[in-house]
Amino acid sequence: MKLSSKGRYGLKAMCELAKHYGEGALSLPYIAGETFLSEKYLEQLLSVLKKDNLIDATRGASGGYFLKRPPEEISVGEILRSLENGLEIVDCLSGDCRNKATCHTYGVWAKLYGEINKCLDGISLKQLVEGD
Amino acid sequence: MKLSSKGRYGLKAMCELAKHYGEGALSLPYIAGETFLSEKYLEQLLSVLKKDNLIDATRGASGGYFLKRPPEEISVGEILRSLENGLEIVDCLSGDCRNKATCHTYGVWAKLYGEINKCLDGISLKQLVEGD
DNA sequence: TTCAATCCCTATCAATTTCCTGGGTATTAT
DNA sequence: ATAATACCCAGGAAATTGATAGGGATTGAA
Repeated sequence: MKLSSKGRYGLKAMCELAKHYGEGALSLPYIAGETFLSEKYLEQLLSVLKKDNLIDATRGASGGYFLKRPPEEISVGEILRSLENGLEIVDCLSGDCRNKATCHTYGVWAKLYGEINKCLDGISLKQLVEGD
Repeated sequence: MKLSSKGRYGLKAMCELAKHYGEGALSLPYIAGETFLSEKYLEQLLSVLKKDNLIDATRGASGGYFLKRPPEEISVGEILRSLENGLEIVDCLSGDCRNKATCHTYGVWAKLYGEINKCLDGISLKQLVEGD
């Protein structure tokens, strides 16, 4: 049960954006440089985050990416759910599991899913970059 | 971030063993029938659980598998750590991450790892099969 | 108005991991 | 002896992931 590198790298990129919140947009090449990622790969991560309304971008010369909300209002949970396409630990949590009632293990997954989200939703981007 | 089917299926098999705890050994074909798994695949899962001392087996005719400890003394956490080869959500938790100190995200993974284990260690096999 | 910088879209490929199957061996109760 | 059982190891199909590539659309600024 591993987090994908999409999640790990994407969160780093979000930290970078948080560090410079309020200073205008950061270009893709700049963020790539700071995070040691290829521009092309990073681009894909940012496009997911944008689709989920966590960041926004301006095109054209001197454009770039920026957080859509202040760092204290964005939780790590939101970011990872976006990048990982949900944090459901097993499929029956997302789809409709037809035998929730009789399944011995369903309750475990549901409880764990709750704990994971609670934990991650309790950490804001701001906390992260301030090392608090 | 998904649990592998090793974890899901293996836990089901453990539930089956728990249901019949104290009644002697259950054969591989029997457990496979109850869990709807192929014997060969299930065999591999059970061998992992055995290596990690959660179950034991007797060979020869009328042999089979059985829990090494009573169901109330075996936690779901132990079982999943065995089957999943640890529940470390990112690699830097298991190996030695050389820049723990400066990494913004390390703290997130450490905290989450703790919560996951705490949650799963708090559920016993007995609770599971008794639907409690 | 042109041009360069930038974001945007989509296809593809290589590597890894996961899931599962199969064949053969060792052990033991009956 | 024989049949039922666990044990071991090898390999391969399928899915996922990580990463690269090329070209298109938009826009600020010279």
